[in-house]
Amino acid sequence: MKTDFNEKQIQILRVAETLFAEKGFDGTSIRDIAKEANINIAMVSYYFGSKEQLLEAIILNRAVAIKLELDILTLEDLDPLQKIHKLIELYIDKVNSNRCIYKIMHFEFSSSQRVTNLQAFKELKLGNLKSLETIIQDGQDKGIFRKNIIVPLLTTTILGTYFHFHLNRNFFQDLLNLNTEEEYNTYIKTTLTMHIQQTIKALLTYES
Amino acid sequence: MKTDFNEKQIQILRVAETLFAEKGFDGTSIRDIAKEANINIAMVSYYFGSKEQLLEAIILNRAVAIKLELDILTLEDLDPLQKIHKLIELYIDKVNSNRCIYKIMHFEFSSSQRVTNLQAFKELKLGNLKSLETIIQDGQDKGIFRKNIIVPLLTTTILGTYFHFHLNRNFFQDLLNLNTEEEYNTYIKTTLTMHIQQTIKALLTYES
Amino acid sequence: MKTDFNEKQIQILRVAETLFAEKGFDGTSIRDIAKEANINIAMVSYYFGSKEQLLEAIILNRAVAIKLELDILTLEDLDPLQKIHKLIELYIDKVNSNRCIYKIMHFEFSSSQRVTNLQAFKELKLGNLKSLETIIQDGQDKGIFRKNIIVPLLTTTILGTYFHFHLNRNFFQDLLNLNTEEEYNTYIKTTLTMHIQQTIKALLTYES
Amino acid sequence: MKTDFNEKQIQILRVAETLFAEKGFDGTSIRDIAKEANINIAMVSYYFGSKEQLLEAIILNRAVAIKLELDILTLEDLDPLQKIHKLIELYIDKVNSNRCIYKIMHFEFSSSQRVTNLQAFKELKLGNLKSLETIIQDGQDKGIFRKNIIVPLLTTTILGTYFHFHLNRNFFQDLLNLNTEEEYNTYIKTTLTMHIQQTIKALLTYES
DNA sequence: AATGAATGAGTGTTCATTCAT
DNA sequence: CATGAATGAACACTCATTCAT
Repeated sequence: MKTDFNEKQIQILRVAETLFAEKGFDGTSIRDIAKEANINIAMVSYYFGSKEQLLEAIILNRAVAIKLELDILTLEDLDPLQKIHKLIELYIDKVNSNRCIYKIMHFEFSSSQRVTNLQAFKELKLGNLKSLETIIQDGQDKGIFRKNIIVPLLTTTILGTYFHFHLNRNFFQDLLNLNTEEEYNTYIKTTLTMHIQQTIKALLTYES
Repeated sequence: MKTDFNEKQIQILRVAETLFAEKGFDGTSIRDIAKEANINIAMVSYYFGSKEQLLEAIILNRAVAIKLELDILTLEDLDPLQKIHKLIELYIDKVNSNRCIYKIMHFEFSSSQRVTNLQAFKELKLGNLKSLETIIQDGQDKGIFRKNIIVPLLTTTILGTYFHFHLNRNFFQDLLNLNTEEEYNTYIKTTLTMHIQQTIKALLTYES
Repeated sequence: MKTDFNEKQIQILRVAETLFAEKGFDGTSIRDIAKEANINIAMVSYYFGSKEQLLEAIILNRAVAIKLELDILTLEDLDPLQKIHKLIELYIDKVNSNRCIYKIMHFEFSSSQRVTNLQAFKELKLGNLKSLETIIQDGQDKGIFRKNIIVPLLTTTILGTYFHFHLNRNFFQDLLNLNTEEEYNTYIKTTLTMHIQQTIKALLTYES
Repeated sequence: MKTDFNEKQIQILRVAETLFAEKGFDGTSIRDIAKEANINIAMVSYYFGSKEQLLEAIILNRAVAIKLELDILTLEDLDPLQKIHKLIELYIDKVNSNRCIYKIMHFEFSSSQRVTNLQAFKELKLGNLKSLETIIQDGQDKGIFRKNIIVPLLTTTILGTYFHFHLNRNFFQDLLNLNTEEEYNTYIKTTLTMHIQQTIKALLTYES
């Protein structure tokens, strides 16, 4: 597994990531990438073997970004609820900062078509799940969180809310008057994040 | 605007809908559709004009399925919370029953690429929003729901949770041991729906 | 050889003739003809057998128009030069009135591609040649015309001048300020016809 | 504007020129060209962008051939009539040597269909007209040519005679027993050219 | 007698990839 | 090591024609 890329390779990865996120894998041609990245058409196949392998390389290159570092967080001296809030903030911020790669992963790997590196994606999800589970367990032990929490559905709600918002970006920018990229990002970092935190907090602590 | 299709046209629409949902619009060729639907390649252009227009026809054909009928619901003699629960159940059931078309609409219209019928999609979302707003307002007036609810983010959480779950279907089927289509559907109709209902209820009624 | 066409057939022939003249045989599709003539696409094949046979039918339908009636002319009591002048006038007028069919014949039968009915076309040319030869011979016998006239090249000059003018119609309309269809036709009937008459007269009577 | 073509590109240009002249632009498929030129079907689009652009390239490549150099001629120390004779000879020889491209230009640009490079074609015609006008004027000033010459119709007769002869090549080869390409070309260079020269001379000097 | 439905062959073009240099 | 040239396969689409009714 190669991890050190030269300047041109990084340039290709960067451009391809953007285009794949924008127009999808099938909607993006190697010519599009080559033109945008100002490199020869043959370079993609030469460097990465194939278009499919380029996609893999993009994922691998972003592996670090994808790996949500929750390990440190769990060790921090915070109460479970604060940890959850912190975690959500970190999740959303991380995913939002790496929109492209996450969008690609959702678009291209949700279908049974693209099988490549599904395993890595799965392990990532499992890891995240594990981290969250630990915090939840801790909160339950301390009597702060209620029982009967289905942790996988928690992450689903957290990420689902973010992704659905971003997938309907145009709609929401229009509706909520978020006219610039900055305003949009600020809304995610403040209002949307708070909404998710509030939602999860309510769900975890609510007595039915 | 044509709405009556013959048997073969319906066959094409059905196959194309499945394939578009599975492999995306760009990832599906007219040849794929023709082969799967056992029709001549020329038929798609013959019947629908073009591949793009076929997509439009799919949307239009499913227009009824897409239009979530919430009007009657709001008139029913239920308290606001019951209405919300009913609404979520109806939402999820409807969307889940028409997965393909919803997946297509999310995938193909989220990118700025595909512009067709975006307006119809937008109006649908606005309509849904309005219905929900009415119920929330009612609940707030009755003192059941708390103030400061951002309705658009509510629907985002509802649908986002469902879509993220379905988008990661393989992962969750594995994780939750949902080995058949039936088990998967049952899980959505029971556990997932309940999770979402619980989440929204907590969010609406929780006193921070 | 069918010669009696019904109303719809005539409609097709008329439209096809115009379109073939305008956009060429290969540049015109049966769909174009069907749309313009407001008939079913199958009608062309049904009535005429094939697109190629439609072309034949067009030629045959115009057979009368194509056959330049010079027989009567040669019998008229005119001196050879007057006869030539009359003949040129008649030639140009006839050809100009049936531009479409002549343009088609020139375009489609000049290439070795389209062999159909070449014979009919050839006989027509031979007939015209013969008529002219008779008049020339008469003029030479009477000492009015000079010897050493190559009759085939005479007709070539007569028709070639007209066709080259009409083929470059746009250019000449611009150059000579012939802004309407009428002005263009008038120019052909007067100035162009006179130019050709003068040319042929000079050639026939000029003593080198 | 590219002017330097490699061997394969020239091969394509050559073959396409012949086929376009033979069967027309619409009647010639890229596959025809590829087969004849022994190149891959994709090469045409690869080298020239499109079929239409290939046509443009053909025109551009023959630009030199199309530009009839008459400037030097007008400066030569000849009397006007000799100049005209020389000019006709040069015209016919040039056009005949580049039959294909001239036929293409006449066929494809006479219809309103093909608009490309019409301007260049028009300017060429205007240039030729100007050159001829200068000579005619000179001859009129010297009292050799008669007044009332419509120069545009002169060129029409010159080129029209040639084109009509060539368009009916098969007919004339049969009629005049010109069994080989060589015999045909010789006839054009001698008899046909002389006929045109004689015609124009008669027209210019004839006293009615 | 007339036609809507249907089709296989063909259209120009773009695709990801290969290869000689 | 890097790349311009080249290619076969596939693309969406249109063609003239056929055929059941």
